[in-house]
Amino acid sequence: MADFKPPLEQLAYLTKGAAEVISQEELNQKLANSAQTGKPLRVYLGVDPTAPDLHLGHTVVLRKLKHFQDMGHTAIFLIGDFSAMIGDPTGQSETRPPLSREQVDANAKTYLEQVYKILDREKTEVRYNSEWLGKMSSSDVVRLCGHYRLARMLEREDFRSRLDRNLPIAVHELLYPLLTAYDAVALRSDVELGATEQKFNLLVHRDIQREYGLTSQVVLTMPILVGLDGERKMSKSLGNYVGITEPVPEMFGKLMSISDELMWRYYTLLTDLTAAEVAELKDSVVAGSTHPLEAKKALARRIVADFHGADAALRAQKDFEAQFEDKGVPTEIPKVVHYICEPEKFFRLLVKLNLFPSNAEAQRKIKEGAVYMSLRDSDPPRWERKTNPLEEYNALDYGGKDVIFRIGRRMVQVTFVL
RNA sequence: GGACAGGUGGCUGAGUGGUCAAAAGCAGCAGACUGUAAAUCUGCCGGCCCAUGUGGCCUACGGAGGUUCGAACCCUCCCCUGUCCA
Repeated sequence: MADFKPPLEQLAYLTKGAAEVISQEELNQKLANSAQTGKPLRVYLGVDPTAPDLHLGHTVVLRKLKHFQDMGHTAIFLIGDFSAMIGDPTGQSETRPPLSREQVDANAKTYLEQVYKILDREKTEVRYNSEWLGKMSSSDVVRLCGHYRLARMLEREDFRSRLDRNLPIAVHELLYPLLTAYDAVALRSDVELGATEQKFNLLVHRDIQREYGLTSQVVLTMPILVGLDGERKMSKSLGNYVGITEPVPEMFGKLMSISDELMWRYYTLLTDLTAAEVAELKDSVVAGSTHPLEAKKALARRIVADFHGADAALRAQKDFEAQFEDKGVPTEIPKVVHYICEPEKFFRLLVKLNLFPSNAEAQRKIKEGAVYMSLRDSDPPRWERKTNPLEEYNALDYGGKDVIFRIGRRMVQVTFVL
């Protein structure tokens, strides 16, 4: 078991991209101990199975867990099926409707499927906190509560600001950090990972472990990933996200649209490259020996490869280049079959093809010159700009032929059938 | 329980009787420029119909009624949100 890398080397890899390590010395110490004894560290990440779909933002901390796994430590993926019923009071001060058992189970299942795209399925210890929290008696809970002070609890920013603004705080919300702290006790964890917004909870966990006579875990927090807009945190509701189950071309395209500046943060938080490797690449771009576009393609390819495999990623890049650099048509585009009836107005055709949500929108966009078409056969495509929405479009002329419509970056191949 | 303030398009937010499908900003879509970058600039941004016009119609300013030739705007009731008092 003495196959651990030297603690210092591990430390560099494990703390790459981290927002904060509490504390660095303790982590050092734990790594050194483990290297000496050959005992892997127990590292865990707890999640609430509240939303079923993961996006890249969620993978930041997951990837950090993987890094520990890479270094030979024990990665524990904890599903907070019990604590999800309370809901972490962080974030929106909305009281969450409690999730049903079925919802939690379903979410947990899809979660895990996605999680294994990053973590090694064989080496991951999956736990549910209902295992121990579900068994606690009232007196256990009272005892647990006795280990913490209200004043400390109220130091938490969310509670404080709600108190200041006269917003309600339900008493059970106070229980969330305490119950999840018991997870750390039950797991006898050496390290817990979390996003920066989890810091308060993670610190409570440390305290409670000590109260139960254990050595406090090290807390390692990761920054919140900025979304595609480069400003706000990545979130589904803001629409600036990349879902990890998204289709390959979608994913690749979205990643290519980020700003150059943002690219470095993504390199740090979304790849396994070491800090030194990222710095080297950045220097090379700054020095002009690597084109930023190439660096970005490499980034997109790496990330896509993590979720869809290297081959798919390479194809995505090829398609991307064909489409945007050579103004061509990617090999994979949506295809539609359209049955020809009477000749009809051009805009109506496009609405029928689902290229526009309404007649009004279709007419507007056509007038704006947003619509191009080309025969599939011509290579390279000869794009013809269609600007008259009222033109009688006689699809009969295209019977049996494939036509491609392009609006912005969307493309659809239409087969006209008599 | 009481006293105020407020609820407007995806969001923020102007509008207090006709000229309002509703200012402005953000987001979004498209175009130019590019490296599908970013930034910038331009246009669009409820729907349907007629076919191209300062065109017709429908839906829309929390909900339901009412006043009026005419209501986002005035009145009544209701619902919701916030502030203060108890």
